[in-house]
Amino acid sequence: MSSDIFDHRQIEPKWQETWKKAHFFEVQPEKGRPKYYILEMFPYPSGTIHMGHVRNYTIGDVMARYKALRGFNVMHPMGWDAFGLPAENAAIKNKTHPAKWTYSNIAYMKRQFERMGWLFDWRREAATCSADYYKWEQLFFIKMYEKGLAYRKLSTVNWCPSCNTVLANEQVEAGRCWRCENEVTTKELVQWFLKVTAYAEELLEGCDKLTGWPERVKAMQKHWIGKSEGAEILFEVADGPKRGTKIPVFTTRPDTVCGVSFMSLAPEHPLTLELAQGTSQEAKVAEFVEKVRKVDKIKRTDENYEKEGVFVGAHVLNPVTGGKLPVYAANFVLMEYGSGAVMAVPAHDVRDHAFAKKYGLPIQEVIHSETPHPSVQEQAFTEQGCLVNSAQFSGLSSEEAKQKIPHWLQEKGLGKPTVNYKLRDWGISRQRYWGAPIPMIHCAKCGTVPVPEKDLPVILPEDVEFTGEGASPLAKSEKFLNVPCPKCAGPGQRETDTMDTFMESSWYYLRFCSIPSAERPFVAEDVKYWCPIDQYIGGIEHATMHLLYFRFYHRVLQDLGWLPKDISREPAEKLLNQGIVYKDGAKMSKSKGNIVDPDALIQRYGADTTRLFVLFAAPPEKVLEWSDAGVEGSYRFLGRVWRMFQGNLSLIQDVQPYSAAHSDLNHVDAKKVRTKTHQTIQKVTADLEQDFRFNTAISAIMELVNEIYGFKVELSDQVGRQVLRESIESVVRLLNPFAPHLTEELWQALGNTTLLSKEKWVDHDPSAVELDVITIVVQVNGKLRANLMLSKHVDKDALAQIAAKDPKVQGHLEGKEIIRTVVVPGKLVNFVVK
RNA sequence: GCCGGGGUGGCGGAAUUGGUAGACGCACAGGACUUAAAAUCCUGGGUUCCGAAAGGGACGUACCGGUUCGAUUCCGGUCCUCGGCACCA
Repeated sequence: MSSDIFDHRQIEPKWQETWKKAHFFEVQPEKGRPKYYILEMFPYPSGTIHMGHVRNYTIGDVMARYKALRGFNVMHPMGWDAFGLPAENAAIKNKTHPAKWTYSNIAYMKRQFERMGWLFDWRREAATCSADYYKWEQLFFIKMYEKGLAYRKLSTVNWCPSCNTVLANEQVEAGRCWRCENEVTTKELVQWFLKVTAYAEELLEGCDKLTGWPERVKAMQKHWIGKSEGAEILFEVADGPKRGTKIPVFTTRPDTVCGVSFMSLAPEHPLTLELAQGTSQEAKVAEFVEKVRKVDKIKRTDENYEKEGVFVGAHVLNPVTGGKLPVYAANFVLMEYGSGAVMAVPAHDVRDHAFAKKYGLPIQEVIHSETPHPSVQEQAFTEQGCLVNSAQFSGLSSEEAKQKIPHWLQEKGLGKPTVNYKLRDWGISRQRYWGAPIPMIHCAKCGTVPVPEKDLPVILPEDVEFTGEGASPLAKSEKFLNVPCPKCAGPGQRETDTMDTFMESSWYYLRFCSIPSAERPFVAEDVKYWCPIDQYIGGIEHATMHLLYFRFYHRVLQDLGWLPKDISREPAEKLLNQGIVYKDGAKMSKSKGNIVDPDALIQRYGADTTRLFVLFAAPPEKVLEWSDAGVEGSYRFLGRVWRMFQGNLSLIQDVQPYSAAHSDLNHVDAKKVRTKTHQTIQKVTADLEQDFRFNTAISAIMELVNEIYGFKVELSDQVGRQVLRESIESVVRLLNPFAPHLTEELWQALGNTTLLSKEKWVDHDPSAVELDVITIVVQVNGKLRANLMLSKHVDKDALAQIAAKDPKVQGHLEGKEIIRTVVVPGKLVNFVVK
């Protein structure tokens, strides 16, 4: 065993087996012991783990192990986000069944998890594609429907006219279908939505209370929710068959209402085609709508994208001035924001200005700038100012008008003050097979009827074909599709849409609180004990979608009575968003061919080296740039620890760690090593307690190892051997969460029969970390001129005097006048000279 | 485009509250060990100028400007780059 190099192939499987037998993290609620629920975002079982997983779960494993060493009752569960598009794509390509593909991936990835030394309470394992899991989701959906939180409306999907099928954004490559390469267009379908907007205000306010969440994530969520105050204003159609219809617009600038010179409608707006019907513009409008359908939304909202529009052949009336305004369909107006209709004020909005210039529409100034500004004919004035040309409102300030105009409109029934959010309701319908069926039945007589609770789960049929063409596979299964209506027993048809997979990931943390069972989604008592999640860890790419949806879902379940009333409204107390793993300057991905295979790393260097490298190479929240040489370095460090240990074993195996007072230690070298040891314990502990600073924690351990290498002890030096034992044992203990296999092995070699991973974390000796002599920096005009080694007891005035006498400093003071002396005790002296 | 990050030696990064810029590691160079190589152990190093050397000067944290005795850190602006943008998860 005292070979020069450690054999991870022998060591790692041995300890993995031992941990398994020790039932690590198989916890239950325990009164009187602090709990710690640590959760990493569960993986999509795509086949094999990738470096993003390695990073994510290593961070989680280290923290779980550390908190366990600190005495917490640690719950560390794992499961599989098992529904989703890739399984279906694989089914289409390889003619396998998504279930078969998914479950075999899960089995393989689970073995990889074990080989990385990640410890979980596998009794809590759940796969979201099992009926035991999605049954509850179907039930939650029905409860939401009954409360009015789930509803149907028309919405747009990507459509491939040649495959006759709906495409996910990912299946659209540069505007073309991934399978047949035909041009993709859009189509309106009736789909299911959840009313996230009903919780917009609460989700927004909640952001400020999430003190354990990164500021950047909260900022993104706030902007995503996008609250803005303004007014809804109604414009009445003035001509044509739709005459008298009131079109609502949302505006944040009701003060500019008198300057409206036209109305812009989203091309997808139902009225766009209706208004044009029967007019000479009808063909042109239809052509324009078709054209815009093919352009993606990001492009359409680009400020530099060419603004285009077409007159729809109808007019509306300005509710304040009564002026007759043309209606345009415009490519920069989106159906999703506000009402899909915009009152255009060219004088005071950049986009409207460009549009008016292009189509020769009037530009009427209604807000006058108090500071010089070019004519609004030349450039839009978008700031606030004083109202002009605004009938009875002229003379008001923008601020006053923003209050008065909406109220005046409200009195006339022509509008109202309102709050608008960018946040849109959550579209959960997917025209796909591999997802949880939406438990609804459509009946010609009774309408849409929920599947009765006793008939849940609505199970995915297995006898379906995956072609990637035509309607969803579920719509092609006669047996699935045709069922009697639960209300009238007449002929009914099942809903064939399945749910967005974010539905599953919105409540899995609750499922994990109890051992999964087909009998209930979770046990409320368990949820009460374990929730909220103390530490949630996952990729930054989830900042606005998953991390907002699960905050919403948690509140909904609480309001529906599934969760105890007296637990937090927030699912997760603290959040860490780890950065992405790069290689050769780009995100690792199969398509770019810059993948590193974790299996090969484990085989060659072992799990401990792999773990150490991903933690050491970068702070967890930042991008990690992959480096094969860096992996080699981590491997070398563990070898160095091994050799340090083996080389000193004969000196330390028969002595106890030093335990007398630090001040009694007279041995100069030993004292230095002991100080370094306790400084390291203090530093590593602080790094783990505060902000997951694994990289600096590992650096500190490396420094200690370097120090121990320089510490030479004779066999006869009993005290020196005790200090050496204390230092080496500290390295082993501190390194344990990072490199658990190797350190268990060393712990055993020290003669211990316990598991190091179940020991207590050590605390530093405060008397050992303090130095008597400290370095004082001397600056002249802020530039470093000398370092002084002084007792920490030297006072301020003495410090300045000693500093001024230093020969190096004097050289820079000569012939100059000291106009100021800044002394920072314990740190520096700065002479300001002229 | 919009929202949110990031930019420090040859490279990954460190500097905890505005106080020694470059810890630790990689790569590189030199030395020890070895018949030799690998491995290992030890040592060195931001750039530039002066000096034989010891040593010393100037510059330096993307760029421009500001605040301050002192700025990688705070403020204003610019450039580059990455993540998200609602059907990948």
